[in-house]
Amino acid sequence: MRSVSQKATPDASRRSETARRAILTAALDLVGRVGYAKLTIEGIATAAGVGKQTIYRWWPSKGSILFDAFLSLTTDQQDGALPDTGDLAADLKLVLRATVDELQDPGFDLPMRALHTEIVHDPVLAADYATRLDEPMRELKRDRLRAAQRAGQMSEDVDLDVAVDLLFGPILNRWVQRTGPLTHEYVDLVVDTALRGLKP
Amino acid sequence: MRSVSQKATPDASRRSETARRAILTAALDLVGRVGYAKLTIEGIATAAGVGKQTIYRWWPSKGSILFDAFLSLTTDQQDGALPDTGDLAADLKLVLRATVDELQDPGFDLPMRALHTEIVHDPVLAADYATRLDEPMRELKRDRLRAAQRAGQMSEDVDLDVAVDLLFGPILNRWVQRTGPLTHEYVDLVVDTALRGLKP
Amino acid sequence: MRSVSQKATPDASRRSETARRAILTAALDLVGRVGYAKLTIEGIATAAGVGKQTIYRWWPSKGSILFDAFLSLTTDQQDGALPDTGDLAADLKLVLRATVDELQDPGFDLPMRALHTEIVHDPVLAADYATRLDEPMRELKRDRLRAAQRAGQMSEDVDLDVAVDLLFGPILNRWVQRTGPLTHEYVDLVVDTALRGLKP
Amino acid sequence: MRSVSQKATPDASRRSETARRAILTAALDLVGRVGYAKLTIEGIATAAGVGKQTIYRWWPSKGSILFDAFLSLTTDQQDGALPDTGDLAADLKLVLRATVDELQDPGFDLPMRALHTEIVHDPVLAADYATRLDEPMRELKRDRLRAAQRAGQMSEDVDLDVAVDLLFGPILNRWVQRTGPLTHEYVDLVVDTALRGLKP
DNA sequence: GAGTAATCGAGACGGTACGTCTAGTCTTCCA
DNA sequence: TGGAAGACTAGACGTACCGTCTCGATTACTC
Repeated sequence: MRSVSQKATPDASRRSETARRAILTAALDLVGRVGYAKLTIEGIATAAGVGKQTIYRWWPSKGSILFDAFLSLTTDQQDGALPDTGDLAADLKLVLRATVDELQDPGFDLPMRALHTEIVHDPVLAADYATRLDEPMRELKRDRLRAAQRAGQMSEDVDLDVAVDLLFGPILNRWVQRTGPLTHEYVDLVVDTALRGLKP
Repeated sequence: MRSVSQKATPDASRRSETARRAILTAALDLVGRVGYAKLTIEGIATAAGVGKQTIYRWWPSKGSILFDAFLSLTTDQQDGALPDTGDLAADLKLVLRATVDELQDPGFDLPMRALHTEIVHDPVLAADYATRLDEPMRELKRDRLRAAQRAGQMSEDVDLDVAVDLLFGPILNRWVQRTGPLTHEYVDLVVDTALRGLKP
Repeated sequence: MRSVSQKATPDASRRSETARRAILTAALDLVGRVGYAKLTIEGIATAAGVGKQTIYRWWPSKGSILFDAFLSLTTDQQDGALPDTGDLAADLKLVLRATVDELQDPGFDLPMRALHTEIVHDPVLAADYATRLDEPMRELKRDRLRAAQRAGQMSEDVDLDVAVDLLFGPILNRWVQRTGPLTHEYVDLVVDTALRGLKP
Repeated sequence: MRSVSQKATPDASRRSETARRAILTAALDLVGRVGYAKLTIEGIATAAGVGKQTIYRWWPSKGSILFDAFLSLTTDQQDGALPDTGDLAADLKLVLRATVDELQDPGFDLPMRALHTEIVHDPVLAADYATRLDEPMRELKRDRLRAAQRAGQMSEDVDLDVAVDLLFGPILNRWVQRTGPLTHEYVDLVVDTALRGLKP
């Protein structure tokens, strides 16, 4: 796996994999322990036992470190595909309940919020996020919905991206803005109501 | 209007209204001109022609300044109520189109993103935001939906908060994550699809 | 007793003697407890239970407060005249030993050093010091030496100011620069050697 | 030449000699132009084109900067030894007249007073001053007086330190306290009178 | 294998901003 | 009106990080 974006100069073949991993691990560890606001490059370097220059050589911004760190966190648990038991509502509820559980695990919540902050202000990072993290996940979701369409459980004329947004948008928004509790009940309500609009 | 949170000590009755307004104006102006990342308390103080201590005396964090600044921005344009022409879909599209237009106006987008960032990391501020900004707006939205229920245009058994989330969540989420363009067409699609699920 | 120098405006007849005394006492107390470097007008005002303005109204500088405070410290113990037992050397040793003892008493040493610092940099204060504190003392010293001249114990052609400087200068200088210990032995040596040059 | 005192941590071998010299020069320049009271570390850093941290890294206090600055000022003009023409009085007058001239040159007077102020309040600095500046000079003075003893112009039983204090103490004291003008006549009087006490 | 070129840990550098502290002024209310 | 209280503008304090830089010491390719 390669870093988000990198200067042309350094010869990547010589890159120390040890240092790279130490930096990403330290970044994740620190963002969980001291929080995003107090996460500093200097702190990451020290915690990783690495010179500051080694970080600046390979990453253009704090956000890109977080991105790579996050990437290394999620790619380990690549599911492959969403469950398909034939019961669309049940499958979606399963996935979304797992999502809110994850979002409430501090080890995932804090880095995710940190990355989120960077994305909000950095369009380049946002694009990278969209391409490398969001889009693959979104494709899996669309796949599942496409299957539902083929099974006659979902209207054919629904835009799949809108459908995904309708299902996941409310939950993510509630997570971000903390406008209410992220319970399984809420997930179920959203899925049921949204599906009523998606059914044929 | 009172500030977000304030230390017990200072005597608020002696507070300089001139300084307060200058600070909020300068904060809004600066966040729009230099961006959130380069927004500094020192910069706000200088731009407002105010001593740093005056800021630290009355606001506990940069986020709370932004909050107050944002509050002073929105309370000027209090709508009172959402439009009600009898056509729910049209009314919602009108409101949401206005929302996305606003979210794409740099003078609103940048401060909003800045405030957003603070909210993501500061639960206290998030609670304040929920109470003082989000909830009043949400109440207006619920009112319009309640009227639709009474007019038989919306199912009676729908949770109004879930309905609001279903309509606004996808849009806000796309704004935050920049996962796609915020067009009027997208708004219309979301409204139409969501309403299908909300109809009786 | 009046303050060192004062603005023309305030009507001194209305001045609160209570506040004045509280300020001078607090100044002396604080300079002894926290040291000169950390002596602040604000601190004096708080310790004296007095508004800052009351200080600024009546004293032009921190040095002038110290001066007045010091004045109130020394005028209580006005001796009147130096001892005259007929034995010039013994009398001088007595006075100078008392002086070095005083200079080594923290309650006197610290305020004295503080005042000293102000004098070094403020010619106006230096002049005031010379006139109101140094000169009266110097006059007493000259008196004693004049008596010695009359008694034939000291040469008639010696400049009395030079004589005083010769006797007190070395001791004060050693106190200021801490170039050596201020012992009674040192005092005796200085007196004996200096007197050899002053004798007829 | 090394700085007054330095933290154990920083690696002195990496110290920038350019920055060090710029800081000392700026300190001397500023103390002469704006005076000691308005001499700030921030000002020195700016004038020297140096980061504040570079100053704080190598000097523990403003006084120690002044000390080093002063040291760099005086070591350039190392005399080696006091003049010895055989005429003790004339030689001393020459030296002391030069001293008072120097003390009245603003380029020397102001930094000297500034350093003096720090010494009065900082025993550590005072010790450093005594060892590195005062003692070497004093040794030269003692040398000259020792030569005078060998030449039979000065009593053998006089403590040389007391003799030095008797000659220089009055002058320095008058400089510090401004109790009178520092003229060549005064110098001559002090030398003549003191020498009367020091002769065999 | 020796030479060489780039990365590595380390940390000093010129800067900027932090949050605190004090200066000296101004305003309000009390006695 | 003087005094207690304390908010105000201004700006220095000493600290923390930024991103750049230079320094040997590995370390991995090239010849």
